[in-house]
Amino acid sequence: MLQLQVLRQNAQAVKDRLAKKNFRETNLVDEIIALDDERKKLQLESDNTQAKINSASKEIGQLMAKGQKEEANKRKQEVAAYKNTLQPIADKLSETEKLLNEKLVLLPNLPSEKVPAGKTPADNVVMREGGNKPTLPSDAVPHWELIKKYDIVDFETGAKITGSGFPLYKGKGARLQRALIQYFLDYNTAAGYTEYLPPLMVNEATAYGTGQLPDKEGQMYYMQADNFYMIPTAEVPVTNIYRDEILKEESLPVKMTAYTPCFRREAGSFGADVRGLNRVHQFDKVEIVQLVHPDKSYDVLEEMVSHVENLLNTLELPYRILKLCGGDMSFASALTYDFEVYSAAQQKWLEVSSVSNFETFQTNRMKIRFKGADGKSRLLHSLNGSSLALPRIVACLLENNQFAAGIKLPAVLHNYFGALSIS
RNA sequence: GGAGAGAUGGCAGAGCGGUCUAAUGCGGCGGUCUUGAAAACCGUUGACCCAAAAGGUCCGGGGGUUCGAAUCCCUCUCUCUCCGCCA
Repeated sequence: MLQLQVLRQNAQAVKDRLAKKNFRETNLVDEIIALDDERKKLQLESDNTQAKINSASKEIGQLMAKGQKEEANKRKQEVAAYKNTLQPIADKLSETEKLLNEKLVLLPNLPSEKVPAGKTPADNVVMREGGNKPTLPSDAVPHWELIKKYDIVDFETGAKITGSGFPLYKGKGARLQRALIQYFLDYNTAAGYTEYLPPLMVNEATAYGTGQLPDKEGQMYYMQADNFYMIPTAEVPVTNIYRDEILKEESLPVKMTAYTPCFRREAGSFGADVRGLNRVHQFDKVEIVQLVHPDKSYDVLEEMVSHVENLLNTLELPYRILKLCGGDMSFASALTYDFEVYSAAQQKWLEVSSVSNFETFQTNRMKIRFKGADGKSRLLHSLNGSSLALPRIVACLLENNQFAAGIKLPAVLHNYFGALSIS
């Protein structure tokens, strides 16, 4: 959620930046400012009336103590009159506040200066590539055939148990998931991230905090009986750890990592792009989240990018890093880098991580603040990224490292997996 | 699931209808003393709305009673104790 004061300070600049994100309803900005003016006016009226009620009530107490009942009764009538005028003001005030909030949450975050212009994924800017694309044998096959050959993921049985898009990992496939999770968490904690294992279902307030509600309701699985949502990413419960808190400046930066399964309904997705592990309803992911001083967030963003990049390097996978253009960025982000790995048999780039700076967009909703040296509270900046999402990493590992007798695994996984290869 | 108790400032904890602008203790910050520190003593110490002042709001959330609510009533959420069930 954008800060009102930012809109008020320079409405035109806000509109220009929203346009960069392909956001067309810029008249919302003016509507919001008008509503805020209205709100202030009503607030003042309400405060003044309330002040009169308060002082009259105090007098009544004093008059009663002195036994001056008649005078007290006169005051009571005055208060009753004030309350009659207060009621409609208070109603209008809360109505205005509600409307203001409803409109405010419709505005996406402002893209940072560094965001390239553009409308579609084709306009994203490739920052750099790393790793080597392998030369595959002529009989190389995509991962959905490899998983059958080695019997490590069973989609049919997953569909029997739950439904399509719920993979059942088996034997070495299950072991590989565990090895990757363990390795990623070790890698993150070695870099100073504190490990968490959060709840996998969240309440409404939490889903609202990171921006899944009110808009993206349909993307989450919903438990009607208890009004809980299955998390689409660990970002949701982990960032909410500090909701409504004011941190001490010396406790910054807050660095957190968590492994969780992620649940996504992704209604309407089908076709070749979703074959095999490319897109599923339940998948494993290790996430990193940071809460940092506003002056440092863009340095931290770069630091997180190289953190993820180094992790991909150790997996010996070919990758590229994209800076997303305005039109392809998420609603909440101010600047996003996507990581893609090259899946050699599909001859496709697959997104495995997205690292973003949200600036104050999330922390404003969640009221995550810190107290500066001047004693004033300010909003922190929040950032997060995948480190990493598993299914597409697995797809890529399988496809790129296939040879006649099996799948070679990168050295860094040997101990975690307990073998050099899958056969 | 059943019965009971509770939710107050960073923490502990008093207040149970009108100087609550919330006692007191701890912690934090500043000072006196000290070479420095500790101890002792003195002072200070939350958040939010408003450009600011004035003013207002906030004692788990929401609603109500009352001229007036931290205090009384209803409701929801959460915590604790006991019982039941359970990996």
